[in-house]
This record gives sequence, structure tokens and C-alpha cells, in this order.
Amino acid sequence: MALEHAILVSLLEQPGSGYELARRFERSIGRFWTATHQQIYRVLKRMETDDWVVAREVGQDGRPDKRTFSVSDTGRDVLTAWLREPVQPEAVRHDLAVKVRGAAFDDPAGRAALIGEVERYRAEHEELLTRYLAGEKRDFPDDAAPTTGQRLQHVVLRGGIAYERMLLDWLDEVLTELRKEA
Amino acid sequence: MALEHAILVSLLEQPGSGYELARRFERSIGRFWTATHQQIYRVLKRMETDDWVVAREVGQDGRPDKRTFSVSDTGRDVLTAWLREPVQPEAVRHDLAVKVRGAAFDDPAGRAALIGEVERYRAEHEELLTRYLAGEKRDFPDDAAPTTGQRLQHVVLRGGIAYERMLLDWLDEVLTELRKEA
DNA sequence: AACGCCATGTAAGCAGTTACATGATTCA
DNA sequence: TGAATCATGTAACTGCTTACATGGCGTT
Repeated sequence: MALEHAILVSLLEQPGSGYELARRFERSIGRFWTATHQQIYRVLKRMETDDWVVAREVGQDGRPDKRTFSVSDTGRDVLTAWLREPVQPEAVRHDLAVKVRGAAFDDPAGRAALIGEVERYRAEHEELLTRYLAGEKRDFPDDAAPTTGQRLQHVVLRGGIAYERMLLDWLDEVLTELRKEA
Repeated sequence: MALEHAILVSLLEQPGSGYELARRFERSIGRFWTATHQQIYRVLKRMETDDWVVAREVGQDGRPDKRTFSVSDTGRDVLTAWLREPVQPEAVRHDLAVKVRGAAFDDPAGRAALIGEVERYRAEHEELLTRYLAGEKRDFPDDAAPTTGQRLQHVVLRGGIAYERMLLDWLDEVLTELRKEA
């Protein structure tokens, strides 16, 4: 498990509240680790109890107060120890691939419906790629001399971009195959 | 959730016992849906209760008896209905990307350890790619005229191959970035 | 007046992992 | 003799999802 560790990394990059973390997980971190706000608050509470993070109350006007978390020394040690552990094999769960193989056992109407779904799915990921590329241009301009942290964030983003490009190409292949049935 | 559906697809492609299913999930299906034998037996039992699959006792000599499952009409209907549902967004959980971003907060010794881990991970996936390519050559020879099912299985396998190639390229980029620290 | 955003949670339930258990056969 | 493969499970636990809950502020 690594939600704790993803939170530690995110808070080291920039301290923030549970709500802010949830938004980051929707955006940048969500590329490689998804989590809902409910889950984040629960884990954050446990991390606070275990002294991995410390909270600071921040009063705001015009907005609800919030609790901003930072990583403690203990938290840093926990992260360091985790970084030295072997990388866990991913638990792959790819809905669409199951459906594509399942399409062999459905009738033409079903395959037509699946084609529509794949097209929708493809459009979603095309948009995602566009957003990644815009984010890259914004956050990692060519002329800048990046810090270590920025270089590592950038290479992770390039991974997301490479994944989306690969996915779009593959979806085109899938569509070609599914259309042969028509 | 879709383990049920992955099992239905697998049993439609070829009826089999819980044990055989577990082996398939280790091999081909595991590319896009992982599951352990414990989980498979539990789900299979529920599917049998709900009449999605039917079992046939098969006595074997020299080996324990087994229960071979096939998909019932109800099971087929369940699968068809599921194929018509929207594709669920994937729950991404990519350990390694978290570690790469976390490496910015570790010392050189820690980054050196991570480099070693990434190399190991890369070697694993290179081997996986080799196995995919061997499987492709074996199961989908150029000259054959494939059935619909085979064509769809093939396009899913090509997805796995494209993914592994993309991953290997990306891991090389990651290694380049991590080594700049040294 | 209604909707969306900011901000934080509780509670119930299910899916999935890890550990444990059994027992026969085949092969090195 | 020991390890690997075939074959099927139970039990405990953890992580994650879904649904529900509250309340103020800003915008249309």
C-alpha cells in the first residue's frame, strides 16, 4: 500500500490541507495514484496520530478554517525507508480489455454499442493528453533550468503523456478490429 | 467491479476449473485483470449460487478430481448486459511513479538504491515483453485466417506489447534522470 | 433562489490481500 | 526425501468505494 507515501510526497512538495490534497489527487497525482477525499481524510488522521504529519490550524476569512499538514521528521524517515523497499508489481485492472475479448460472445448490436463506448473513451483520453501537454508547456518551459524535484516531476509527466499516446494508438487498432464485424 | 465478467469471458473462451482459471489469471488474463486463486474460488462459488455458471464433476486418475465450470444462459445475459454498460475509468496505482517523485526528497544513497530497483523492474518487464512476443508468434501466426475471437484476443495482446514497449522506453528516461544526481 | 466551491468528516459495505490448511501425485 | 504441481478451500484483515451529513460563501 502506498497512499500514505503518495500523501507524504505530495506534502513534501507542498504542504496543504486534506481538501487541497484531494484536489491534487484529482489532478496531477491522480495520474498515478487515485484517491477520494474520504479516504484521504481517514488516512491523514491516522498519519497524524502516528506523527508522520503535523497540522497547523489556519483561520481564513470568507472561507472555512482549514488544517494545513506538513511532513514531520518521522514522516520523512518513513518515506525514506519505503523508497528503499522493492517496487511492488502493479495490480492491473483494465475493464476495456475484458470487454474487447468479451465482444466475441456478443451479437452485432452489442459490438456496435461497444464501438460507441470505445469512441467515447478515446475522446476522453485525447482530452486528457491535451491537458497533459498544456500542463507540460506551462510547468516545464524549454528555457528553464529545473531543480531535481522539477526534473523528476517532469519525467513522471512524460510517462503519463507516453501512456496516453500509446493508449490512443491502441484504441484505434481496437476500433479497426471491432468495425470488421459490421 | 469486473472479476465476475473476466471469469465469464475466460470460461466462454474455454470452460475450466477454478484452478485452471487461476493459472489463466497468472498468464494471459492477468495482463489486464489480476486475481488470486482464493478470490477466484470465492467469486466462482457466488456465481454458481446465482446460476451464472454450472459445474460438472470430472474424475481424474493420478490427479485430484476437479469441477469444470461453464457459462449458463443467465451468465451470458449478465455478460451481454455488462458489455453495454459504460467503461469504468481505471483506478490507477503506480507505485514507481510515486517513488520517482519521492526520490527528490531522499539522499544520493537512496537514489542509488532506487536506480537499482528500477533496473530490476526494467529487466522484469523486458522479460515479460519477450514472453508476449513469443506468445504472439505462437498463437497468432502470420498466415492463419483468424476467427473473430482470435482477432480480438490478438488486439488485446498487441495492447500489452505496446504497453511494455512504452514502459521500457519510459524507464530508460527515468534512469537517465535519476543518474544525473550521481 | 439555486448551484458550485471550500472544507471536513462518519458509517456501512464490499473487494481484495495475506495467511493458513489439506492431501494426493509426479519428478529430480 | 523433498520440491513442485494439481486441486480446493476457510478466516482474518485491510483498503477502498459509496452514501450520507453539515455549513458558510460567492456567483449567476
